[in-house]
Amino acid sequence: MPVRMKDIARDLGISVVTVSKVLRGNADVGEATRKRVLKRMKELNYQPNMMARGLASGRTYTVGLVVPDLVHPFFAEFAKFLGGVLRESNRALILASSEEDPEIERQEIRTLLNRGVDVLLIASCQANLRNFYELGDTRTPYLLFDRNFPHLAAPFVGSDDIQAGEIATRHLIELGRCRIAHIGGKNTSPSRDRLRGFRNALAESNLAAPENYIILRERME
Amino acid sequence: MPVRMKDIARDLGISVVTVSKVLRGNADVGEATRKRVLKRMKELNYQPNMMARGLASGRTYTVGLVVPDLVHPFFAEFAKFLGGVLRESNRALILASSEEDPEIERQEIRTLLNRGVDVLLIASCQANLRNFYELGDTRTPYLLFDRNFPHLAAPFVGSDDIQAGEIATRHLIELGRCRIAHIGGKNTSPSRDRLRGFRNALAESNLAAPENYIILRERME
DNA sequence: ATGAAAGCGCTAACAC
DNA sequence: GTGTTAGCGCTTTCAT
Repeated sequence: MPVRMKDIARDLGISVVTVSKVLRGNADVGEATRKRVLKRMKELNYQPNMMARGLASGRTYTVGLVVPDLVHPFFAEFAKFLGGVLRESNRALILASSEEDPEIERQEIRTLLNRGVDVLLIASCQANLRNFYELGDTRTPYLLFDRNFPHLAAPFVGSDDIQAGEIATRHLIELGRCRIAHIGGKNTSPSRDRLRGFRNALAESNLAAPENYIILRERME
Repeated sequence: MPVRMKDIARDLGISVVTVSKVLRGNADVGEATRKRVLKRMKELNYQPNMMARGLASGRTYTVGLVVPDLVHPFFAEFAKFLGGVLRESNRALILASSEEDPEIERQEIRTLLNRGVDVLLIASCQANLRNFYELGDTRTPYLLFDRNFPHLAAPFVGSDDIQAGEIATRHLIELGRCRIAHIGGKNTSPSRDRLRGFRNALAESNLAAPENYIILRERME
């Protein structure tokens, strides 16, 4: 049986509220009481029930992260790093992988919302905006990363892939190459933007970009 | 504002209990009522609040997984697969990485327990048993995988690494090699067992295993 | 077949 | 500084 605040309160002859205040570092508790509570918590190895806390307060100290592929080192590293940062601020990371499948992505987003994460980070595998409008949850803030939807008014964190494409292509042009090909990826914002950068750079130098020099894994709309 | 059972019950003029029963597939609900409830749930896109459910029922339909390294393809693949299986049975996976650090492992285990996972799967980075005795949580079942503690009476799933070591070594012996070295890993059960298999196989064939042919990343106890 | 009552462990608003 | 009251959204038990 796990220890509850009630147990500590009973042992010390004080109210549950005071115990709760001590736990949360609330200022209006007497120094003596605070000490006694902390001592008893240690003795009993008290661990707060996060579900109860979440239900009562509406906050869970939890961040949800949805990535398209956990096995991809980019996302795995990202998750690892984020997990570390959150751990240091006493928050937990709940990780979900969409396996590059929009339907799974939808389910995972749902799951995380139902679990009450405080905020959601998503590297979406969607080509359109469906999943976000469908969230139907207006209280949980979310943040896009790596993959953007330009028309969606959501915060985004990621690289400037247009510039990345331009830089790489310009580099080849400066080396004197004039038949430059582009091997692209799926229909996601990084892929699209890099292709656009590629085209920009070629255009700058009045070079042609023959369509058969552009290989894509998926049709870009 | 998310939709609650209360909203559905009010709309239909029935009680919250009945709505709850329908959601959980409880048999004792009239067919007509069930249909109405399901219809309304769809219309309102009802999503159960898992924290409330967990608090009331003691079950969360959640499995916790602690791995030593998320970036390692073995664990990433494992997590991915497990996540898929669980998703199909309407359960969620909460993933945590210990970064091969026993202290972080302890924290992550705590976090998962406090969040009320129904069961815990652990590939421990510990060399001893401390973390498990310290769990102090007797209600949550746990399962070790990949890395075992032979003296701990906990269920374990993983390969027979002694045999793996034997097979590899025997193979080299059969090829006629007689100076065989072992490059081992950290002080974890797979590393220890493979080394033991290596020694077994050499002994079988009366071959020596000079200590300077055995390279280890950590001292084995 | 349906619902009333009680409670899960905790927090928030306000009283004292 | 401390406690009281109320409630988070759901499940459980037990009437009816």
